Amino acid sequence: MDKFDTAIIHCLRQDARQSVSSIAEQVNLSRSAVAERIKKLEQTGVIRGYQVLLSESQKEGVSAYFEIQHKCPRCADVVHVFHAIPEVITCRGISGDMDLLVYVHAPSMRRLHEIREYIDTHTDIIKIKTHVVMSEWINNLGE
Amino acid sequence: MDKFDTAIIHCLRQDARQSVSSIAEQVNLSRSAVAERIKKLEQTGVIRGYQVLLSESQKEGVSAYFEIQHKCPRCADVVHVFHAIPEVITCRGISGDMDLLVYVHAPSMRRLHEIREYIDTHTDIIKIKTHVVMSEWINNLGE
DNA sequence: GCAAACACCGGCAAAATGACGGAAAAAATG
DNA sequence: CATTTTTTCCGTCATTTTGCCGGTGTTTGC
Repeated sequence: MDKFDTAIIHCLRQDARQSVSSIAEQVNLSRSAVAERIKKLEQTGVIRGYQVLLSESQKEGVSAYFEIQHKCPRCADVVHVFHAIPEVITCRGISGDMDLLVYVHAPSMRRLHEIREYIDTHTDIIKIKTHVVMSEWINNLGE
Repeated sequence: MDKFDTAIIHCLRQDARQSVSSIAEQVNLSRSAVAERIKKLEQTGVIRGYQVLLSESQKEGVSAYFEIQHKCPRCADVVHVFHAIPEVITCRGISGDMDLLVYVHAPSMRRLHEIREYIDTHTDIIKIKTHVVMSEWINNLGE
């Protein structure tokens, strides 16, 4: 992973479908050298694949972030709530006003609302802020 | 968005870097027809772009969320800033006060701070809120 | 010093692409 | 219903890109 690999990955992050030749021009290497490097990056697992980025409206379902504030002495005491929701993808404790940031992907807005209400029933939870995801610009995880 | 478009997108989701010819074979259309359809899907915004999927380079480090507010008429105009940062893992447009929620994983707090300052240099960006991840409770993705 | 391994380059044939005109199908018009 | 218009598709040609190869220079280890 030297500066050339970094540059190549930078190019692919701009547009993963551009030609190897075009990348070679941008990074000032021969086409075959770039092709070799990309193949190696794929084989060693640095590059896990290539994704098409769709507008959020085309995806089935709705994603959202919940910011959660609770009154439990420890986060651990409230996390079981989110374990019980299969749509929860990530749940992390964060610095700032709120305590937790929970990312969910629900099949429908109706279900999303249901999840929100379910969370709300828990007395330990003081405050919820919902942020519906309206567009996805970068996703290096493949969700 | 008929069944052909769906099939094409399905192919691209498998591997966004495969050739148009290969997709044409899989969906039983001529190469030029598929190329036209893809171009149209790009122009109408159904396909927003193509991304390379990277493996988490190192488990060590610091993660954080940046809430971003900007003054660009369209989010797309400001997203290139985050494409330029290899540590960015997700970047999504959200409802609420802020416009974007960016998740990053940096090798060190020093580097995280560097990223924050880099983002701050961009005049289009009005406001940044940083939330350092202090604990991870649920992660259904294997980042 | 001398192989071996590595990364790079350039060249060639094969494959993929972009651009075009024209046929067929679908939609809109009278 | 007939006809125009639009859309979608196909095949072809010139160009670009790709995969594959041998050859060269540089680093690595014995």
